[in-house]
Amino acid sequence: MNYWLFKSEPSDYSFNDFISDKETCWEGIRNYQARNFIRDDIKKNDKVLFYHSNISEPHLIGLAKVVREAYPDHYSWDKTHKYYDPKSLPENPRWFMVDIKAAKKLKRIVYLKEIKKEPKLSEMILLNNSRLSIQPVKKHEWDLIIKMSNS
DNA sequence: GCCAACGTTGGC
DNA sequence: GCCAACGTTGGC
Repeated sequence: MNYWLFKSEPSDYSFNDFISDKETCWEGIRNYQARNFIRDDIKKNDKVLFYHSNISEPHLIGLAKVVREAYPDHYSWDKTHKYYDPKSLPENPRWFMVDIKAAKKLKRIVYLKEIKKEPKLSEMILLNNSRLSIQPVKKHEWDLIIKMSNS
């Protein structure tokens, strides 16, 4: 089983929105590195940390679980949709998505500034490639973040 | 709102 | 295949 971090801007889709939906498809990924993780590496039952980005105090807020592996992002075929991409065709889809199910809120929010202070987390992609919206998390990083959220 | 970092596009 | 121009992300 693998661990992941998914970013979302809360003004677009917050963890509370996710909780009320219970389950969601993660559409709109239009970056090849993130696409490759979705298409090739994210597996059913993998665990996901839900991150709120592009706000004054970015933070991790909740947990989720992968419930459906990669399938084509059909929004990329919908001319009326903001995620439309004329280069993605049903017979040769360019973009993919997975479904995730909300698990629970962290007992305590873990802020980016706390993660930055923790030497053991200094190699997280979150700190080193701030633009990647889907990223793998190492088990020791995951465990420490969970521990931080419980203290 | 600014802007650095980075990815993508397209002319050559 | 290079690289300048442009667009986007996301911390601050």
